[in-house]
Amino acid sequence: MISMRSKYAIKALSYMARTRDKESFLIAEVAAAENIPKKFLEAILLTLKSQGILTSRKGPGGGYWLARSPGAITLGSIIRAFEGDLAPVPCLSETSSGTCPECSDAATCATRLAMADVQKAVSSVIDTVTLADMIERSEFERQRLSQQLDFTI
Amino acid sequence: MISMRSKYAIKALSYMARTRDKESFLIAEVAAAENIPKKFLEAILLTLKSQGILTSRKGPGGGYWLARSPGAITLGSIIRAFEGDLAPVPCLSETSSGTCPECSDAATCATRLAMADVQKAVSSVIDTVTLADMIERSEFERQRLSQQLDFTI
DNA sequence: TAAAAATCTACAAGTTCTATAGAAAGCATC
DNA sequence: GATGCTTTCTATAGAACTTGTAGATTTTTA
Repeated sequence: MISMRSKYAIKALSYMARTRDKESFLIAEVAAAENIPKKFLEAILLTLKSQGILTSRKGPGGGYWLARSPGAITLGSIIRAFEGDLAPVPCLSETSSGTCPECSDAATCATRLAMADVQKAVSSVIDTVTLADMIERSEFERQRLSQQLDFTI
Repeated sequence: MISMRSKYAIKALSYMARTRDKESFLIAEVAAAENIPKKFLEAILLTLKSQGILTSRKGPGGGYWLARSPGAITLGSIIRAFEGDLAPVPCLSETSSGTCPECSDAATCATRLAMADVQKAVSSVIDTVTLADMIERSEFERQRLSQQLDFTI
């Protein structure tokens, strides 16, 4: 399960990516548009900024905007900003200790060997799909369903 | 991250699968052999029993044993016994509510569409590999490393 | 200087995870 | 049928994490 943080982040970034005519976005605006608790979104956008996904400026006329194009922002970079490196076991994590306290031999650990495959499988999906891909797919799905609806009616 | 529960479960089951000469195993024995808190392991084995992975008998001469052969126990069935159905978002879960409270249209939700791919990628790994596969791979790795060590020395 | 907007610090309720303690129930053997 | 072995059940407790909220502070523009 990814956290609400990650989901809110994806929604906020999708909103910004979809609304290309605007130069910058207020926290309050994004919060209202995507139905995200404003104070919670504050912290989320701050994290996204620290990860180089968003840029911001204070003061009147300020706000947040995408630091890169939607096609250059992977789903993985968003999720990892909040979930860490998504290691299924500590010994597969680069950021943390890197060892499982209960494990005597990581090199031959059956769990670790199998989980490494899981980690790779997840990465191969989330590091490939971009914000632009996700929006395009959602839009495609929306049109497909509305056409289906037309035929049904 | 999978929980300690899942890791302990895998260790306990691996121990039983590796030790084929024994008919049944005491909780205390498995706990000592794999360095798992005994009282914690109690609850874990109980869960594995409820999932049809273990069988047990009380009283003298009793204990736990594998309900199926190691080749017929998938890693997925073990992990799911403790982590639920591993849905990356609530709307992809079969067991729980099945809806994300913050989502207005699940059918076209960009997050859901992408996460469904993640879920499928994870499942394709963990539902394929069995306890027997894991043990074999670990053993293979152990021998490979010991050979490497021979050459080094 | 005043207003706008992001940023920082602190906190709080709820949930989950890891584990422990002690009692109860079922089984085999003497 | 008593005794001891072993699983099973119930209750609890601390720690960590998640999801928010509140209020003060800093930066920027006009």
